[in-house]
Formats: sequence, C-alpha cells, structure tokens
Amino acid sequence: MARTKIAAVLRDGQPGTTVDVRGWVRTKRESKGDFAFLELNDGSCFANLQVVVDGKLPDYATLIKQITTGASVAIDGEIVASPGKGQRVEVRATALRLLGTADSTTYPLQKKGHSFEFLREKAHLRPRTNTFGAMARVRNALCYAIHEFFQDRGFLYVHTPIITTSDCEGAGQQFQVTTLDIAKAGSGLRAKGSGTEKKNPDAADPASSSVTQPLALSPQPSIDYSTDFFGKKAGLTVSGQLEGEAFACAVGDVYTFGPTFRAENSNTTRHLAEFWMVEPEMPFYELEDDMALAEDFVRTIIRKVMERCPDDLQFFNDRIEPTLLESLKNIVDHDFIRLTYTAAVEILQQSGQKFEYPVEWGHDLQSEHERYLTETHFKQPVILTDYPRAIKSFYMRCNEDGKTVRAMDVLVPRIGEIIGGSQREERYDVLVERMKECGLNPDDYWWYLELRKYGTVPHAGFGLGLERTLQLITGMVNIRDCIPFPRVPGSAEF
RNA sequence: UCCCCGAUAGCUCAAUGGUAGAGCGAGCGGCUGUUAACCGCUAGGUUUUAGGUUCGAGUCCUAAUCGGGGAGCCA
Repeated sequence: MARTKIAAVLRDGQPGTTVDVRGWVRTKRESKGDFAFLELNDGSCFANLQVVVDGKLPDYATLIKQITTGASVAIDGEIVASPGKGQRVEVRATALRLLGTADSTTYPLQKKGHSFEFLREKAHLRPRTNTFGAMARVRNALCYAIHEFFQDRGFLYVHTPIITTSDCEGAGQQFQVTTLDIAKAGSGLRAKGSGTEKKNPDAADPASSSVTQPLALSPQPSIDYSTDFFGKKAGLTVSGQLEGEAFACAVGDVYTFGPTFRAENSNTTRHLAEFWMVEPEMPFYELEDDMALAEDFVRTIIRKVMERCPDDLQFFNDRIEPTLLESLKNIVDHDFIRLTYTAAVEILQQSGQKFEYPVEWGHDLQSEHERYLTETHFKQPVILTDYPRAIKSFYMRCNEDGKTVRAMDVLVPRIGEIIGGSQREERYDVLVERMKECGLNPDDYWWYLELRKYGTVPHAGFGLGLERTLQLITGMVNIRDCIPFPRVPGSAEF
C-alpha cells in the first residue's frame, strides 16, 4: 500500500477505505488497557490525524508505552467517520509500526507551548511544532506565488551571481569570500578587547565612522588579492540588481529570487545576515509603472497565500497576532496610498505627534515616522516617492528639481519598509556625475556604465525582502522565526 | 554598534541579605471515545561563568558570556 499524506486523508478520505499513514506523534491519549488516541502529523497540513489504536493489536502494551510525543510511526488502518468532535474522519489502526522512539525524558519538544527563544536553540526540531510547520508551508506558498506572479506576466527568472567581485554594489557590507589563509590575516571585528584590534586602520577615517560596524574581516594592507582565488577581492552578493539590469536591458522583464548576504552588525527583529530577496527589473518602466507593479505584486502574493494556506493563517491569527487576517484583507482589498517624501514630511510635521526624532526635510524617515504613517495616519500600506537625493543610492534617477530622486519605498504596518525600488538613472553623463557625487569611482562600475553607453533605455525595478513579507503575512514578531535556519551576528548554528 | 531589561528544575516563572518554590512537562498509579483530557503520588537544582562585599549572597557590586526589547544600517 502506498503512503497517503495526512492532508489527503483529512480532505478526501472516505470511510471504509484503507490507508498507510506515517508521521510523528504530537500527543498520545491513553485509555487504560483498551485503546489509545494518537495525534499524528506529517507536515502535509496544519491539522493532526487522530489515530485510534486498539488494545488488541499485537504487542500493544509494549508499543504504546514507547510511543511518546515525537516518536515516528507507520500505521495501516481504516478510515472511519469520527464519532468525536474536532475531526471529520479518523483512522482505526490495523497495524502499527514504531519507526523511531523519542525518549520523553530528553526530547526537547514537550506537550506544551514553548517560547520562540527556546525553539531558536532547537532549530532542527522546531519545524515539528505547529508554528514552524505552518511557517514552512506559508513560506512555500509565498515562494510559489512569487514565481507564479512573474511567470504569468512573462518575466524571465534570471540567476545573478552569489559571489561577486564588484565591491561596490552600494547596498551594504559584504562578507568576504577568499581562499587565502584567514588564520594569518588577523582577527575579525567581533573579537572584543583584543589589543591587536586597537589599531584599526579605518578608525581615523571619517568616511567609515558610520553607525554600522562591519563584521567582515578588516582589510589588511599587506594582503595581495591578485593571489586570491578570483584574482581580486570577492564577496557574497548584497544585491543582484546591477546584474539584473544587464539582463533587463537585453531580454526584457526579469526577476531574481535568491539569497542575499549582509555583513552588518544589525541586531533587530527585522534583519538577517542571510535572507532571500526578490528583485524584478523592467526596461521601459518609469517610476509610476514600477509602483503599479509593486502594489499589484504585494497584493497578489498575499491573496494567493490566503487562498492556499487558510488553516495556517487562521492559526497565526488565533495564536500569534489577533488582527492578522483583518489586516491582510485590508491590504488585499484597498489601493495603496501614494505620496511623495515631501508630502509625508509635511503630514508628519503637522501631525501634532511627539516623535523622539524630529521630522526634517532631508533626513531619512525614522521607524517611528514610518509607523505613524502606515499604522496611525493612513492605516494601510503607503508608497513614498521622490526622496532627497542625498540619502539615496547613486543609481536612482535624478529629478529635474535637482533635489530628489525617483525612489519609492513601500511601507506596511508593523514591518515598515518591505520594498525599496526606483527608476534607474539611464543617462550616462548624469550617472557618472552622480557616482562622483556619492564618492564612488566610475571606473569601478565600467560595465554598469556601458549599459548606458550602448542602447540605454529607461528602466526601473525594486527589491522585496522575503522574510519581511513573511513577517507581514504571519504576524510573527521576529524575522528569525521566518527563515528555517537564521543567520545573525554571533549565531550560525545548524 | 548604542541604550534598556533579563539569565533559578526539562520548559515558563516565583522567592525582605537568613532552610530554593509553583505551574506545566516527565515517571508511576487511577479514571475516561479522548482531543490544550482529567485526578493522585514521585523524582527533578553547583540559582550562566569568574571575581568581590558580607558572619551569611539566588538576592548587593564588577566583569564576561548568552538571550530579549528598542535604535541605527536596510530588505
């Protein structure tokens, strides 16, 4: 008999038919001597399958004692209508095989709730819990919806490199990739109190006195990268955008969807050192087209996950965030608010709200400002555009006012920025000037500039953080619970 | 990286500077077509680590480590 998944049994199982089901025991309720109930879960759906094990089965007394929370079993049985409440059908076991025990005195997952902090230390076992099983299915449904959205619209899925030698992607600190002998190269910045670190060569450089301290190895003046694997300094990608533009300016609408790495010492509920990002890039798009796509994208993928994972989302609504379904429906059903950065600053300044940081044109908006706009003022997602050029990246198209760029951020309640995008600067001369203005060397971007030198076109794109989207969709507070095995500063176990 | 808070039984948490406890989980027993099952009993501790103050420290002080929340960087 072929194994049947529990989702299929619960959805389609007809009383009178026989099945082979396998999975992990969530709980056992024993009726002395007579029979026992097993709650079986195989991850195929949120619900457990109730299995009734009769006391007359061979070796019942021995087996049932060894079947504890966490044990794995294979069961042949008959589907019967369930006389009890809570399930349409259940399985009456005719044969029971114990595949693996889980010693109840040491198995970490008990028949009770656990804190997420505790489960993060058991990342290999937490997918066996309600919350993380649901997260895995929602994450899968979300990724499916993302591909579907772009494929339906004729976008090409392109693979941009994970390893890059363009040290100048401009989106954050890179992890270094090297085959050089690290042991001889010095200690990382995380090594506290080591006297050797006092003479950091960057310490006196005002350009590096940003609030973000890189965790990557500090460059040693003596290192000759021409002897390294790629013949020059290499790192893990912080964005596939620049390479994405190369393909957008050749084969039309494209998107990338892959892992992204930032070696920033960010310790928040919204940051990971390794995360997944979706980056579409479209030729002949201007900012308005970019915004329209981004909005359609966010609303569509949320709607599809709601359609495909109703049980999982109901669980998140019941146990994690009571306003979840309401807020998701609000996003799906309403147009996003669109306004310029300048207009947003005016709203904030006239709000009468007391902010810890003052609102001033030219400064980037703080978390509290973004939250006020999305959670208090508009109570729905907001797309802000035309930010001051001084606080945005070099590749964003300059407006005629000389003060702003064609940038757009999609802000959502609870999470803040979920999408960052822009129309790209397609004018060669303007881009070169802008690079210099940002303190970059145009020579380092020679191939990126050639995209403007030869057959340049207006184009635009954006990036969406997958795990932040999962925070939005599931209501989970900490982004570390939205990725199977989180990587954050000081932590990459598993 | 900065600010704040925390670390006590397997888990979640109590405990005036003076004998370390509860709930849940676990083990055993009872009861029951049960479903966060229920009832009783039992076991379970170098109070994160290293120093210090004190007659005496889970409690006060210093440092380290780890964790959480907030901020910055950003997706």
